[in-house]
Amino acid sequence: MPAARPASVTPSRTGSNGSGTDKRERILRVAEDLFYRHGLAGTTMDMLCAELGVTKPYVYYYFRDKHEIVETLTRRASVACLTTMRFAEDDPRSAELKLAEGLRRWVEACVMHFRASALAFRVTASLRPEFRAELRELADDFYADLVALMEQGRRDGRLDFEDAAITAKAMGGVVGFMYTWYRPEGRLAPEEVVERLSATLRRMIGLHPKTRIRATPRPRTSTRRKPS
Amino acid sequence: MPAARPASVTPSRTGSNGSGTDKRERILRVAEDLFYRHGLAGTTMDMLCAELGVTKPYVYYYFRDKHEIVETLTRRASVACLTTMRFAEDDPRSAELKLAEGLRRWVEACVMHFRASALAFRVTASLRPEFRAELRELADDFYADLVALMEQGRRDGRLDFEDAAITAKAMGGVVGFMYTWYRPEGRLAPEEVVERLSATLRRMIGLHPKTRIRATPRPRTSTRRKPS
DNA sequence: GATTTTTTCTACCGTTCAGTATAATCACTT
DNA sequence: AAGTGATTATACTGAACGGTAGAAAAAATC
Repeated sequence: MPAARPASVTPSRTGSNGSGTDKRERILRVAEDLFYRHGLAGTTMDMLCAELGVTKPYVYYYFRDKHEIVETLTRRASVACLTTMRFAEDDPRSAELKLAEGLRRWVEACVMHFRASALAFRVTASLRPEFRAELRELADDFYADLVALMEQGRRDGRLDFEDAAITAKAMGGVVGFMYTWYRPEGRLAPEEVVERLSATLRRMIGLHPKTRIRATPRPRTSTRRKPS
Repeated sequence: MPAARPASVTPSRTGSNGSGTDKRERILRVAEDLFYRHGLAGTTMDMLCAELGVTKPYVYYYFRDKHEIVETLTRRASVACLTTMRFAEDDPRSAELKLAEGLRRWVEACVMHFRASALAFRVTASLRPEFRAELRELADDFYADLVALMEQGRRDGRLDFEDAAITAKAMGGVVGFMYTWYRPEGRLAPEEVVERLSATLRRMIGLHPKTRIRATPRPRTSTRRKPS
């Protein structure tokens, strides 16, 4: 009877050094990098262990299987990127302003999680159906929110674009595809990239520079995201 | 000493039925579909054989290994999509007009090859380094052509955008990401999608609808693409 | 119609790799 | 200092899967 794996809820700090959560996180960090560099199929558990300087049972103590690692990474990044268009129901700002902020948050999240984002887009075909459905729903909700804001902004006479659904998908491509060219050590600093990409997105919906908001606006309400 | 595999140059028509090239093409077609649906790692050679109704040596008679199939598919789609911004040196049209045509061709090619395009973007990490370099060069050349046209158009005072490189990558995202949402049997007919996406791209560089060109312009010169 | 060449099959191999059985060790409690 | 649970290692296993040897069958050639 092997000991129960530590639940994600504070697995009672481990013995040696660093809490169990720390070790889990370290495994995830290293795995994310390896998956990004060699692909999922190209990364064996042995490689992961070697890179970590541990043996397999160490990893399998913290994760049930390779899949759980992939899912954790993928879910985390997906949630971070695809909940950026949620606003409190009582947020009094205009659709236009919310969109400007949401777009920036979206780009920011995608830049931050570009490695896991690469993973997510590359492995879809080999994910468990239920998990794929979960991601699918997340994405669908995101696009629904995005399209709703876009259309509200257009009704307000502040935005200009043709087909909302297609334009939304096109914007999705702009940020979703970033992992193919963005490199943290590249020509532009991350903030620069965020700034320019956000500007590109705004232009795509006719939200022009003059309307540009502050980089990190202080929301009137304390809640920045819908609770659930 | 096994018989030499038929070269791609007319493998001297086979015996049974259909030329060797036909059979090769059929294998490629079926493989493309399977790879698209199940991913590269998720598609075993046995699955491919089952789907084709043949046995493994059949496939291995026409292809050295799984990799050769992947490379053939990937190269074909990449070339189709990434040579769309080439124009004859003596093409007298304005950068603006060339761009409009090039963008449309680009979107068209990507819609047509969306399955293989999905493959290409997903498997990069597991490709032979030399082949990856080959694709890389193709893409670099493409973006160089695209950026050059964009900047010429801007100098002509006909276009408007901020950072050319970033904008080009953003446009790449729009079309490159299509494989994640485009489905031939979807809401919009393929031509509709091409039309709307092209429009989106044009808008991204300030090439506005009033400037829209004919769907398939008759070029003055007969050569549509650079010879080599 | 015999011979050669091309095409396809049956049956198998060798490797890689995710995952595990089992036990040793460590840190802390009592 | 003995016990208890958490943690890490050694050394396997089992199976999937890419690929192949060698022969049979089918066409083509002479």
